[in-house]
Amino acid sequence: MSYDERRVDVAEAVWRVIIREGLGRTSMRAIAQELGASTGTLTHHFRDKEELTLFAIDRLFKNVFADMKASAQGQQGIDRLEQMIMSVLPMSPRGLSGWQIWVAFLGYAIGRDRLIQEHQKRYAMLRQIIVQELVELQAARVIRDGLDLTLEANALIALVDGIGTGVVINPEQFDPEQQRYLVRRHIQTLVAESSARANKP
Amino acid sequence: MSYDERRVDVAEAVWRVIIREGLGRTSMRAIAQELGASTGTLTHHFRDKEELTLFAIDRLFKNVFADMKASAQGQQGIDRLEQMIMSVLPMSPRGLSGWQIWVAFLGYAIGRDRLIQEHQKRYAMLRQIIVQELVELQAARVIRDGLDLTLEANALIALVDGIGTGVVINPEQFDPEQQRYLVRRHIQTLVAESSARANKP
DNA sequence: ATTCTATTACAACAGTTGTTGTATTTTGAC
DNA sequence: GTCAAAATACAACAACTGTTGTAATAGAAT
Repeated sequence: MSYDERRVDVAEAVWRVIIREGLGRTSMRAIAQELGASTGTLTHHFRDKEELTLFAIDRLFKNVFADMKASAQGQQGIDRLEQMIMSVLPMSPRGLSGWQIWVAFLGYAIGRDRLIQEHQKRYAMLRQIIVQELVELQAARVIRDGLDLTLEANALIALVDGIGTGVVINPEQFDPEQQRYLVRRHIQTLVAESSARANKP
Repeated sequence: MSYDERRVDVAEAVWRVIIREGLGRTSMRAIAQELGASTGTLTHHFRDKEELTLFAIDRLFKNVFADMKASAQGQQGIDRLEQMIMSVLPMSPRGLSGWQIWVAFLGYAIGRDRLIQEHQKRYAMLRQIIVQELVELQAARVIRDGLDLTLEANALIALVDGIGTGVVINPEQFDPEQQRYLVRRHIQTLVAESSARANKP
């Protein structure tokens, strides 16, 4: 197993410990135990705990981007945007795990300017991706003119964040059908009048 | 100063430390220093750190309920629901602080079943309040029939949570006008056809 | 003024934390 | 098989944690 692969193993061990024990109790020893190794393995692959933590959250986010990209493949129009949004929603147990880790990191970043800045960068990337999708939908006359696309991208991200945190607090709060319904309804708000009826035959 | 008032002082010191240092670095000694007292004061008013922490988050939530109730006073119809929702949004620096603490606590609860259950109870209360509002609006034929009011209450909470987390990550992401716009647009989705146009003259 | 109680201060405790340094083991190329 | 390098284990460290117990102080009631 290569150096980089081992780092990924460590990151995934971090995720599991966070979900089971919480970030506050995610110590070097706990991570090592979860990995089935010693702390020496951790310090050999990461300079310190901060680097390890940053890597773990970065991996999680890269997975999100990869999922979004994969779910967009071959899709077009409104469906494409819908699929991308829904790919990051907590519809499966695996999706829930990701959100638990995400919420834990977000709370952990409060009071730590360095981590908040990292989150800002990641949300900026996310926003940029969605704005790009909205621009193309607007050019294709699928969604209305006169929309503030940056605001609309932020609103979509907020919708996703809201559903995500809701499910973290109570996993049965939104079932997959309801999540899909809310996303569709929100996106429908943006659709141009002319094509609005064409989309619900 | 009475016993209970002192407990509130302690809770507010906890809030300040959380915002400045993060929940992970909110130790008994840090809280005492922020309060301008010693740890003895803390242990005298609270059995242990858990009770202290629970009290601090409970106070925060009671404030939220009080703000919602106050903002509903004298209001009726759609405006009443709008005001209640907007009263919990991070429109002011004080509102932002509350959301920072809230997000910190939420992340801290991951992996701690006890705290997650507390959050579930609080969200259940919030949902109940909003469902009640929706029931009355529906009875008054202001919002459509055939709506799943529990789902709609959860959706409104999700909207608020999404905006809140967004502002925590980037305080300039949603200015007050945009927050109001998004809330109004969401609520407008629920309004009955007959009164939809009556509301935008 | 005295006495009793509530409040506060402070030191000491056992436990846990991240980090470091030193061994030991494993791996891979020749 | 040899040997150098990478990977791992483990103990020791200083710093910090929540909690406890004891002593000092302040306030109020009589």
